[in-house]
Amino acid sequence: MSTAVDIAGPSSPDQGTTSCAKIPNEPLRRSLKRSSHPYTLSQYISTPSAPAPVDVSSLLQSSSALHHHHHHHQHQAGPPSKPRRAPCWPDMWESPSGLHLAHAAELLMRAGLLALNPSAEQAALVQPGGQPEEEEDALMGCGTEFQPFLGAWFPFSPALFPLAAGFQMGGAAHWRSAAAAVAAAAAAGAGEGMEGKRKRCGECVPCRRQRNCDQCSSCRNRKRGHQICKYRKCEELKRKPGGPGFDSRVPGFDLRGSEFTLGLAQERAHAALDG
DNA sequence: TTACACGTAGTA
DNA sequence: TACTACGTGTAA
Ligand SMILES: [Zn+2]
Ligand SMILES: [Zn+2]
Repeated sequence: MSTAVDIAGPSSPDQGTTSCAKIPNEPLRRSLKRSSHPYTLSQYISTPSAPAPVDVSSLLQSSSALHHHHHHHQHQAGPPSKPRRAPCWPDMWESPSGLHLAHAAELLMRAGLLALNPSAEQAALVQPGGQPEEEEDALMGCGTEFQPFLGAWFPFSPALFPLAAGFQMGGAAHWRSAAAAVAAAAAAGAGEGMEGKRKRCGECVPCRRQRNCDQCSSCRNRKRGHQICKYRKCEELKRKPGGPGFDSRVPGFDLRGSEFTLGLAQERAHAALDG
């Protein structure tokens, strides 16, 4: 008998889904709603999977193709501006503003593993190939980047687990990226508010993703959006300078990899040595 | 709040 | 030079 939970949420859209039982569409308790999270728990659970295997790409195609679009002019004359698209399931599994579901699950489960067996945490961090991984889009066939725990993801909702938000950050990478930006600005003789661009930390979970999901809004809109895949957007860069907690952090949980297990860190080291 | 868009810094 | 993607603005 398979005791594994069948509700397997994908860690990202590029993974297959398994089927699960439909769950009555019951509204989320108001006390749990937390701000304006657009989806109910049952939506989280029922949406990514369907009774029959569903072709994701066709699903996505139809979602944009079927909608009769009242075209809005985007202060832009010639080129056809894309009709604004309603969020679809990848967006549901990974809300850009909140703690990502898959990450939340991963972090929570790692935290559990860490408490039970510290060495398991190490194992969880090791890539199957064991390589320090090529940094940029080396299209290697590394299918799964986040291994499911006991074969299944749990549909943790950030709305239901606000505590998980405390797990996501830690460390001082933002010090580096922000400080580097300031230093660059200073070197360029810039005043306040003229900092250079920050750089991704290269250490957080999104930074360590190797491939674009090709399904999030950033991926779909890459040509004109010029944004990195949402699944790869650095956690540090998501925090705005001057935002709450930018200079502080939640102590205790630094789940990121070590400096030298990561490509960008090595790249930095080389750059530093090179001068 | 997110989706979409643009300019351009930073890099190779 | 081409390319990626940060910062920002705007619309919904
Ligand atoms: Zn993406
Ligand atoms: Zn990062």
